[in-house]
Amino acid sequence: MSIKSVGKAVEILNCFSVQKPILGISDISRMLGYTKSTVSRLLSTLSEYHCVERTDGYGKYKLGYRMQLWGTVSQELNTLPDVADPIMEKLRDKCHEEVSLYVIQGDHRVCLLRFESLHEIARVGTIGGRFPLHAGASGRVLLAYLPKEQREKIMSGSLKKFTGGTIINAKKMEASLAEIRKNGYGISTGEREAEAFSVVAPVWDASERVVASLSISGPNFRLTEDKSALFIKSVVSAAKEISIRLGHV
Amino acid sequence: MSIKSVGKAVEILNCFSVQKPILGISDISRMLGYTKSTVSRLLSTLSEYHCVERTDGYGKYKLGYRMQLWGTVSQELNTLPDVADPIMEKLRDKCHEEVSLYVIQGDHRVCLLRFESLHEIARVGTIGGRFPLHAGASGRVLLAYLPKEQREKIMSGSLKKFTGGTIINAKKMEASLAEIRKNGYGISTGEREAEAFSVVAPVWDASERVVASLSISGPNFRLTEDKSALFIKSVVSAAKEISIRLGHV
DNA sequence: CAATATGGTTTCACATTATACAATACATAA
DNA sequence: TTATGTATTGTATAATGTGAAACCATATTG
Repeated sequence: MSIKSVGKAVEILNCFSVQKPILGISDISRMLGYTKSTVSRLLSTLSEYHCVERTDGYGKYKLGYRMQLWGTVSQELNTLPDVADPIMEKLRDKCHEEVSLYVIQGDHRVCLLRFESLHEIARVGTIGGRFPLHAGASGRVLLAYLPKEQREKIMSGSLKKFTGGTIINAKKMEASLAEIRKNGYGISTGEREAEAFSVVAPVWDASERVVASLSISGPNFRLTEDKSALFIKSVVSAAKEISIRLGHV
Repeated sequence: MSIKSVGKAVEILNCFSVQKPILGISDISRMLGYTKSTVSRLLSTLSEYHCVERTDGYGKYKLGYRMQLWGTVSQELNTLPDVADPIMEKLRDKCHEEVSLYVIQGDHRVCLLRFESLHEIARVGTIGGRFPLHAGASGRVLLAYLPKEQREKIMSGSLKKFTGGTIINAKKMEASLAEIRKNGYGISTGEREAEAFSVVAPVWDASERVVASLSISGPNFRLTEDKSALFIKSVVSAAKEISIRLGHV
């Protein structure tokens, strides 16, 4: 049997969001349907522990600094690989294709974590592999969310052509990156390896930065139309789950 | 009247720290003196709301991702200037001297916030003033906690001599920075301005970085021995308070 | 200016509900 | 096997959180 007042306290804290960071007792009372007296007592309890504070000294409430301390402690344990690992395994089991996680290192991307395809026919990449950022959706998703100047610096170097599909034109590249930002995911077929596709979504951290890209990849012939829809949906939602667990709101 | 079970829940969450991020029910029961059944039920309530999670799937407990979400929301409001402002005012009122907050901008420091001295005789600086990092303790404290390579890059330029006391020798500089790191504060007298002292402590954020330096400064003749001790104690504790409210643990 | 609304706090009697203690269950070690 | 350290479940009792209404304090309105 769960403890009701603790649940209510948590729900009160959940009312605060980036969009609505400051709330009064009546606001919360309306949002949750609890009586004002209940909300008042819970809030004053929470404020004793610095979980909430009043703006100025009197007035409405906002989350207190205790929340940040907890957040910091929690972040120490919920590092990218720890958080991503189980979610990636679930994703692989659902989609049966290779699932990889890439991060930026210098001006390249490296594979931090990978679960292998469950199919017989599969290209097996290795963890730690270094690839350029411009070729393949896994790289381009990382590129897409970099600050503009950093992006341009990387793209100012010569873009190596891996296959006929590799984008090496700066204008086309910017268009592709803009599309990724608009859709929230990227797809590539045969850009770095001629016969391979990947479907890729960004992973965000607590400070609103893209820290990794999560990809499903496999041989082109298995990327049918309905599979494509499934992969997009799955990889986007898995990337979102990882992001949330890293503190992204 | 504060709600006891909520208080207990908070205290349970407070048991988790960077040093001890993973705890079992018996651990917590011993730490707080609550019976195991109480702790068990509170923890399972908290885990329903993802405030705590079990390591792996069964086993001990750690803080859950909800804590990071709250931390993120809270950080949005508790920005450096907002947090520092009231604490700096209190510090000025206690010490009567000018209190300033500096942050790094490029390879300089700029004054982000300032409260003026309460004395008749005072040098009044302006908010937004840009100064080099090597001259004066306010700059050197910022310098001391930079990554080594960045530090060296800045110091490789020619160090302008403002007064006879300005440190321009690289070896002496490194020794001074090491001392700041050891003590947790820095003092300078007549380095940038011949007649002025400053006593300075670093301000940390949630990700263990020094984001600002907090200083008390005034004319040399007022820096008596007992005043000096008071200023050190006060500025260090004020900087710590700001740091905590920024999520530093 | 009184009248009215809105937001927050406090009081109090009552019944919900969290608690301690014990019992149970489940590991792992000796 | 027994012994030790875990976590969970059951229950009677007493603590304690609850809602409704009263109470303040500020705005807002006519």
